[in-house]
Amino acid sequence: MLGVEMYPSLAMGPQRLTDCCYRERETPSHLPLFPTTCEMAVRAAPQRMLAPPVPSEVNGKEQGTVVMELENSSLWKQFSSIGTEMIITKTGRRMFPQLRVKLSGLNPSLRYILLLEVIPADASRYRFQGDSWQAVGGAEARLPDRVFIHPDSPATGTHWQSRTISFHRAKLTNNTLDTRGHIILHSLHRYQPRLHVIEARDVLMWGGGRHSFVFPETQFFTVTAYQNSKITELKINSNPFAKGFRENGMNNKRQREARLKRKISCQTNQQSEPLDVVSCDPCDSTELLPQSTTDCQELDLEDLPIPDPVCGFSPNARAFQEAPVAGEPLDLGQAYPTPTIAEITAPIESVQTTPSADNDGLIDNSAQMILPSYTPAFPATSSSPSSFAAAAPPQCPASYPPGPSTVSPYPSLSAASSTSQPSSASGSLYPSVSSSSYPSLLPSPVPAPTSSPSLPDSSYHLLSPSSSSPQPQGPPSMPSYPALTQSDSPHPLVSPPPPSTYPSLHPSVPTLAPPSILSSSLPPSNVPSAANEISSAPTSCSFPPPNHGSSSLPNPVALPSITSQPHPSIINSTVTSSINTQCNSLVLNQASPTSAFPSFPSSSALHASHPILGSSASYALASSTASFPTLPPAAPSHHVSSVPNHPLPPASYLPFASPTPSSYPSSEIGPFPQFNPSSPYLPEMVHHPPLMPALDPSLPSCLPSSSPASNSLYSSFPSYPLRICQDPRSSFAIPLRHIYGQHRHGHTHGQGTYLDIGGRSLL
DNA sequence: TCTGCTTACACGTTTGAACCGC
DNA sequence: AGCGGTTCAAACGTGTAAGCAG
Repeated sequence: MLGVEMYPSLAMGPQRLTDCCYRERETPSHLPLFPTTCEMAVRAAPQRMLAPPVPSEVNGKEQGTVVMELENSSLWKQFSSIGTEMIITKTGRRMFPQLRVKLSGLNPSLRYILLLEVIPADASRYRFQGDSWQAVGGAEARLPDRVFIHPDSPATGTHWQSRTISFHRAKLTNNTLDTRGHIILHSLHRYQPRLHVIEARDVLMWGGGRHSFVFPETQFFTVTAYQNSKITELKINSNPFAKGFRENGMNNKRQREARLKRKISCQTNQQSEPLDVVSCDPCDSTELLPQSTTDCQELDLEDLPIPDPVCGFSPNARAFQEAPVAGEPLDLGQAYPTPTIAEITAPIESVQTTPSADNDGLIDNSAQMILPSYTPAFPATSSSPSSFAAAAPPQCPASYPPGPSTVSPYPSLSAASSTSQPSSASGSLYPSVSSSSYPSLLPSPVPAPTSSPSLPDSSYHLLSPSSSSPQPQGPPSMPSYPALTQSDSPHPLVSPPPPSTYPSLHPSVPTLAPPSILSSSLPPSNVPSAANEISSAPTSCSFPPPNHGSSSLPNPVALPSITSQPHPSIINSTVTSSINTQCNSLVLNQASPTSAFPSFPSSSALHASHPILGSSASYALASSTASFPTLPPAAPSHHVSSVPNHPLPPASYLPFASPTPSSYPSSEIGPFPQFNPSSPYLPEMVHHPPLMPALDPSLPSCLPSSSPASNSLYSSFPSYPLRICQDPRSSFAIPLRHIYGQHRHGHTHGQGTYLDIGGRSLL
């Protein structure tokens, strides 16, 4: 049995408290507080509703892997290099940059539902101090999980693959009582958007294969007011809606000051100095500052397909993927000056405070955008679409280019792309990988904390539940995550590294991890009877059993537990969906530690009923474990050369089974590896620069006491299983209502590839 | 006093209705 | 009547700053 004693991380419970309470309010009174309705539904649903006929299986041939490409990844990376901040307001604020992706590898005839989920990146609360984000304490109670469903959902694979998919209409709010369906987040917390592609034969027939994608560069801090002026400038220069605040806009600082002066002068009947007024005249500023200088294209980003294309607001702008022309270097180098080792390791803070950055000619807008700190991780490769090897066996050494010659920020992927992955539009390509084909690379313990983890930023594989056999074709995916290690801690949220490992919380610390690979495991056919009993009531539905009643995936129960494995190898997530015919509400629940809730029933009860705390079998149903291949202990943190050669791990390392008891047993999205600035940067070592500051080592560890610090070389990225449930209460019906409703805001963008997302307002 | 949040504000963009001509 | 293009205004999105609360 698990308990707080065994897993201190459960102390993070407060995060779940709200969630649970919220669910409690949302669930029928007759239902036990815990597990939630969704959880129970999830457990009960699998056999009947979630039989996911894998496309590949259906077609009798290898379907290939689902690949998601973040189109505006370059823009995201720019923000990430500074420390992306997202404004959240009571009424809801859109995200900028927006999530724009392209999908490939889908079965053209199958229908899919696309979901956007925002999950906590860690269990800390942050504060912006000294030009950097510092963890100042524990995260607040977790808020109700909500997802943004793309209005086109469900749509066929052909539909999704024929256009750019934008989630720009998704709104973030800090209003915990929000009734508009916006994604509720805490201010001053760090979050990670996660996208899900779920097979759905019908709006009500969810299930089947699920693919989850995480783009580390999309991590962001939530704020109610921008903390970092660099972010403000970057947003102003990138967001069309903020044009008014640009140098040549009417709402820029000088104009505002001028207006203020005039106002004051009028109020006081005093004449303002003519020169001041004149100098503040809009015309003056506009003339002095050529329009071009205010455009992102002119701000050292001219070669980047931003801002307009990225923003997707400009009707005249080319689709992002169209922007880069073959042979035409995207020249990210401008945005990301060729980094030197020092630059890479240098804390962003220094960069930000560097006179060159602040006072140079860069200045005018664009200067702020040039952030070398991030460059290393994303070399000019952006120019060439960074394609990530499609699900491929992790054994191809070729995918792990050793030489510095590798231009792609994702070396391994580069190789992969050349071989099996057609180059796609610029952007990060994250192919999905069958979970089975993505076994843990190294059972061995994680390297010493002192060794800086080299993140193989190469290919980002998404583990697909659909395929149980290794992908025959494609570059090896394993090498791409040599240094990535998943904390064995059951609590993915926080695995504070030793101080030596995480000397600084600086955003500049290279910690960028490749998009987490998520493997979703199909619900096991043999669900524990107890679980079924518990969940039977709320999840009863009239849905016909799936074509494939049982998943092809190994039975979770039969699979060996990876609990003891310090190196989670794969992000394994199980998607379960249950449908309540009574309402169309869709609730995305995340596994929550029950022990954290003081009001919870006795721990024993929780353990008995909760998949996480309960039996491994039940856990396997709804939990997903994220894992990245761990770096061999002996291997230098920055050296991953040996990793690529790792043979496929034995089947025993398959992530599916791991009923690892944990507060966040479920899917652990790959940890964001921490980069040790002190470690030498080797050219062959491809790092994802730190998108966000590393966790504060000084903070109390949430890791289970049993977990040695050495195992948590990298701060693990919290991931939760995507649980799509239907809540009996209407208040949570927004998502499905949205689905049923039509795209009120749908429109065809000029490019034709722009998908408009209907609002989630109540219909 | 400090920090963080809310709100009003001004500006620019988006959107769709209205209008016009063919 | 139908279609396509243009115009215009309301709605919406944005960052800022003042004010408020803890």
